[in-house]
Amino acid sequence: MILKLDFSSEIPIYLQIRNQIVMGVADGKLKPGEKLPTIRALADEAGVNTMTVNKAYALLKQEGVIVADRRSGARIRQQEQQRPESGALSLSEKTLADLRLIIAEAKLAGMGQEDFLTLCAEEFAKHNQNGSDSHSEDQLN
Amino acid sequence: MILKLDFSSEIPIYLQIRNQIVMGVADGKLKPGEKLPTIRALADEAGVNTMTVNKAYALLKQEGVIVADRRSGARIRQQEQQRPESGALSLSEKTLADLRLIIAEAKLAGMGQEDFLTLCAEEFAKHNQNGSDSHSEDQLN
Amino acid sequence: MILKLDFSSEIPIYLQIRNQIVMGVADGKLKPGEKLPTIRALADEAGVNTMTVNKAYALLKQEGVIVADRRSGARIRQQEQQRPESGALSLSEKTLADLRLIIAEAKLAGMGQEDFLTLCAEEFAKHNQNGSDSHSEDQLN
Amino acid sequence: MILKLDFSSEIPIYLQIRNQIVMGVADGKLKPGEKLPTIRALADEAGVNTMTVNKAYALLKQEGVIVADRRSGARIRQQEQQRPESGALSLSEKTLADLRLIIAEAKLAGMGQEDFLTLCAEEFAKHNQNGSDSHSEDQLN
DNA sequence: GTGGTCTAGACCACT
DNA sequence: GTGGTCTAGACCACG
Repeated sequence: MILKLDFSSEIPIYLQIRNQIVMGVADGKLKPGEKLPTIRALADEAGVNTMTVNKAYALLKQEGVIVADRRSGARIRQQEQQRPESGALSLSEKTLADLRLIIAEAKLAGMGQEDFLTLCAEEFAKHNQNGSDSHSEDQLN
Repeated sequence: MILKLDFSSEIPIYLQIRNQIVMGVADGKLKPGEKLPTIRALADEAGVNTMTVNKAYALLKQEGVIVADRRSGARIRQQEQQRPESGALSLSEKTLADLRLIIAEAKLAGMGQEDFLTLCAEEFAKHNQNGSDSHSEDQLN
Repeated sequence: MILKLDFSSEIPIYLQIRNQIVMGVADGKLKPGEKLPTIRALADEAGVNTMTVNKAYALLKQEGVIVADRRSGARIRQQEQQRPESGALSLSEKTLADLRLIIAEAKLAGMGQEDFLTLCAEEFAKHNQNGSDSHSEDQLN
Repeated sequence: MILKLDFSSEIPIYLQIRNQIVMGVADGKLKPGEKLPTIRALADEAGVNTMTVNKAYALLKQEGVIVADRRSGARIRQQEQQRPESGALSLSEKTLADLRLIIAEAKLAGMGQEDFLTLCAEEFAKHNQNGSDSHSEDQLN
């Protein structure tokens, strides 16, 4: 789990941490049940305050992405116990609003629907294969 | 030009204004060359301070979405004088990062690539027809 | 005398007019004694208010670039009756400050002294020859 | 960081602040990575409102001259992360236009190309030495 | 009347 | 304590 933080970004650090963990899970770099570093370890490694990491973990817990394991820090939530609020295959209202804004920006940049869908397909597929590291045939397991 | 502002949102008001104008242009509700309300008028209508609208307009101007006509108020930029920084058919690095995050959220919500592309296509097409004139195609339904 | 005005520029229109006349004189496109269009004619041609052109002419008069000819509108000042305030070969304090700022910008852009002087020489020489239109040998007259 | 502001100048205060910081960086008085005073501190010291300093800092940030470190205050940008928009060794279109106007003014003031280049060289070199350390070469005179 | 600028004071999220 | 945001007033240059 290597975090790349931009301290001059407009995005709060705790959100950057949260976002990168979310993307790590989506890309398969972080697998269900996998143990996350402790708050202090991650804070030290990233050079930020423990409060900041704490905030990111709390947010992820509230969103149902991770679970606090009591004995051994936090873990990525197992698939079966999916996120509670997501009834079935839909994005949150906020995420949908974000998507609409991105589509608007794409239109202003001169992109047509074809262009945009191609871009989305590329980005969606980009990190689908690399679940582990060296041997990328996990989908056969 | 009717703005819907959420004063309790985490998104700054000036950004909400900016976003809605961007989406208005993308949807064709605001046409190139069309005159925007004056800062004061919009501020009054929306119940916010002129400085807030001022900031939104300044941002849009900097992004090349609108131009300040100096003699009258602000206008939507004509397409011939396109946005300077956007070379051609690509999203800004920030927008692309936002898109990647949304894709990650979609994956966590259990959406597959098909689901996501369908959603994107729907949203992209949603406001494509209206904007050509005052009487849209909806009345045919 | 064809003016190119940018109504969305941050520079006031009257200043744009003044600047272009100054550059016209410096480039030799406007010669000493040459008659300038009337305020109304220039205003009509440029599509601006007569007040605006009036302001530009007043500024140029005050700076000693043009003289009001009483009978026939304004004319470019003759060389012998040079600008009063410029004692000898120096820029105004304001212009010097502008130059210093430009030099600072050039340094930030990574230019060295050689680069900058080369650029200045190019720009200085650029419009030196074309005093009239077709026959560029005027310096022999 | 001592600012000299002219409150009766036509140049907005926030621009005066921005310009002096740009010139400070160019002259080496402000070094890459150096911490700038906080918005409040600078506002107090200069006797202006925090919003005014805020605007200057926002402009400098947008131009890539400084970065907001999020944890501490603002810092002069390191050279490795150079200004994004400036490809290499060229001035912005606006700065170039300013330079052309200055050259025109110089010609009207009776300066030849030699005179002007000499002046530019002097101004360019003026602050080149100091900035390497606290004790400059002047003490050798 | 327009946008641009500024002030004095305030609140909030982030660290 | 930091920057970011917002308000309610105000003045000014410009056209």
